[in-house]
This record gives sequence, C-alpha cells and structure tokens, in this order.
Amino acid sequence: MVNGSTRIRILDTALDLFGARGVGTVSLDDIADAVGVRKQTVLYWFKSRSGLIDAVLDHAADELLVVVEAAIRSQGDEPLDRVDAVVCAVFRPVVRRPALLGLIREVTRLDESHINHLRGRLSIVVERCVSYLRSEMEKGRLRTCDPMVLAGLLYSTVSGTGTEPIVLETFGWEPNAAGLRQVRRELRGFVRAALQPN
Amino acid sequence: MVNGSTRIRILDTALDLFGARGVGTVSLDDIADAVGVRKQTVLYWFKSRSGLIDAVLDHAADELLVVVEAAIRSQGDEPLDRVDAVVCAVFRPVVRRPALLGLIREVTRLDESHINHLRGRLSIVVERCVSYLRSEMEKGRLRTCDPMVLAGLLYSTVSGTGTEPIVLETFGWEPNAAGLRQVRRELRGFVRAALQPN
DNA sequence: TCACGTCTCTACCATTTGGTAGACAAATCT
DNA sequence: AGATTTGTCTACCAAATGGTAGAGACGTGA
Repeated sequence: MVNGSTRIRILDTALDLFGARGVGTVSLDDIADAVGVRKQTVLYWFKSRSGLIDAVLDHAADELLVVVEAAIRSQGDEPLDRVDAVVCAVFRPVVRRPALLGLIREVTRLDESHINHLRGRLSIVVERCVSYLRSEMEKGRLRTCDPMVLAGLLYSTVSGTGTEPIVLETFGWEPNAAGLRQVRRELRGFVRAALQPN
Repeated sequence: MVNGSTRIRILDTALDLFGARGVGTVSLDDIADAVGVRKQTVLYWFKSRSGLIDAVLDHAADELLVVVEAAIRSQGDEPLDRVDAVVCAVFRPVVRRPALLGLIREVTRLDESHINHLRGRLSIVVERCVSYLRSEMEKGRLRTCDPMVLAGLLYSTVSGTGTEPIVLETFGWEPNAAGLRQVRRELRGFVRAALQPN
C-alpha cells in the first residue's frame, strides 16, 4: 500500500455512512459513490465487506480513544471535574462527527466477530475508567455504587443524547448550536448530580 | 380482514426482528420465514415493506404506551417515587421484550415519514412527562433544570441501558437475571440521585 | 349449487447486492 | 528501455430483494 489516501477516504466515508444510517443498510456501492470511485476500488482496499467493517470500527475506536485518553489525563484532582471533562470529550464528537457514536452504538447489531473486535479495542480505556471511579468511591468522593454499571450508565446517557437527536426533538429540543449547548449543559448537570457523594 | 391472527403474528415477529437486528437488515423473507409463511402472505397483509414498518411502529408504540401510562397514573405523591415507577416500567420491556426499545431507538435510522409517524404516537405521553417534571420542579421537589432536556436524558439513560447489553458487557456486566436486577438497582439509584432537589 | 370474499400459495420479474476476473494506465525498479 | 508493481477501472455473475399476477383452497350467504 503506497497511496493510502483513497483508503482513508473510504474509511472516513464509510464511518459516516455506517454511523448515520446503520451498518446493515449501507452497501459498498453507496460508499463507493460517496467517495467518487467504483465499488471494485473499495474491494481492492478491503478484501470484503466484513473486512471493511472491522477496519471502520478500528478507525472509530482510534478517533474516540484519542479524545477520551486526553480527557482522562486532564489536570484537576476533583473527580467530578474529571468525569465532567470525559463527558465533554465524548460529547464533542456529537457535534463534530455525529456518526462516530452512532457507529459505536451499532455494535449491538453486528455479529460476534465484529463485536469482539471492537470490544478488544475499547476494553483498556473502559477498565481504566471503571477503576478510577471505584477508587474515588472508596475515598468517598463519589456517590458509592457499582462502578462498572455506573460507567455503563454514564456511557448510555452521553451516547443516547448524542445519537438520538430525533428522540430529543420529540422531547421538544431544537437542533441548532444553542440547543446543543443547552443539552450539554443539562447533561453535565445531570451527571454531576448523579455522582455527588452522599 | 376476518382472520387477523396471521397479521398479528407477522407484526409480533417483525417487531422482534426489527428491534433486534435493525429495520434495514431484515428482509420480508426473513420475517416470513420466522412466521412460517411465504413472503407474499406478508405482502397480502401489508401492502408494502414501508407499510409494514409503520404498522410495526404503531404496534410498538401501543405496547410501550400502555406500560408507561399505567406507571404515570401510579399512586404516590412523591415525584421521585413516581419517576422511579416510570423508569421501572420502561425497564420492564428490557427484560420481557428486549426488541421493543431497540425498535424505538431505530427511529434515528428511518426516513422522515416513519419518524413523524412514530413521533405522533409518542408525543402525547412525552408532553405529559415533561409538564409533570416541570410542575414538580416549580414546587421545588425536583432538581431544577430544563424539563424537556431532562426527560430526554432520562429516556436516553434507560433506553441505552436496555438496548446496549453488549456495551454493558464491555463494562464488565454479566447478562443474567442477577445482573439485570443489579443494573436496574443502579439505574434507579442513578436517576434518583440525578433528580434530587438541591 | 353457485357466486363471492378471504387467505395463502406458486411463478415470475427487475433491481440491487457482495464478489471474481481481468484489462489498462501510471509509476517504480533494474 | 523493459519488467513489475500499484491502483482503478469495465465486464460479469449468482444470490437476494421488494413487488406483481394470478391460481387454488376454503368457507359463507343466496
């Protein structure tokens, strides 16, 4: 592979399409059209549809991990601030790249092999989050509960907020910049309140 | 239509398949096979794939609305208890009928006409929830914030928890009865803490 | 008995799908 | 220059898709 630019354009485009419309409803032709290339070029860079899916999941994990890792390492000792930073970090793609969380969410629809592929990529950072939450709970600086489930709940809340704008619209939300800031503010307040030590 | 039993079996099966695997990845043949009938029988009862989707969304909305309405009318004046009842009500299908929330979540992937169809069905109960939250906030019995966004956050949290068991597993959760009870307990604690008046 | 409505079926059809085979041009190496 | 590698393409293909047309089985009312 010398000229990787086509490959990356395919990955990016596929990520957007998969995330926005769901993996199962996007054909290789759809992706090729969006890139401006023929389907066979896609199959040149990725040996099969399934291979492309794995590569796109990797691509998404890369993008998400960079953002989250940076937030985790963010300065500040107060755990509520730290969690807040991670929430903001995960929320950022919601604005900049809506398809990213949408794709991660799609994992439920995929078959075992793809699931394990993505799980392998995310497990390190997930474990890090969970053990951090646990240690802060032990110090009494977060509301005490099961840190694993809590981490899952936090993820669900942030991801759901980001990936279901249509549901939020049903709840009366307006999809513009001001609305997004509003949602993020409420989301942060919600999470802070949910984590406050008792 | 005299014999509606085939129709209902198709609806039920389609709901399960759509919810579990995503609307776009389930063909009429898949549904027909699962029901034990030919595709043309499906097309007899529903004039097109799109018509079937709308009917299934109606079917899902019916099922969800019954559960939620009952919980909203549940006795008890304390708002935290009342919200708790609704959370439990929405969580119940997670166990009994995992595909139900999965289907509602799929709405993001559908086109405008189906979205509006479902929105129309859900908007009444959504508005009811929002205005209830608002009035309790005004009485100072819930943490004050934007009630619309809060309702959306609550929905996201519950729905995400229910529809992403695979993500929860990545967080170390074990998918059995005890694990489910555990998740529900944490979920209720999480929501209670997030709503506590300040 | 006979006509009619109900319900499921077989037989097709055009289109789309993931994928293979291989032609062709441009760049790179020897 | 000649050979080879790299990247994109055209030409296909078998299978699956949503959908149409209409046959046939079944019961019901006149």
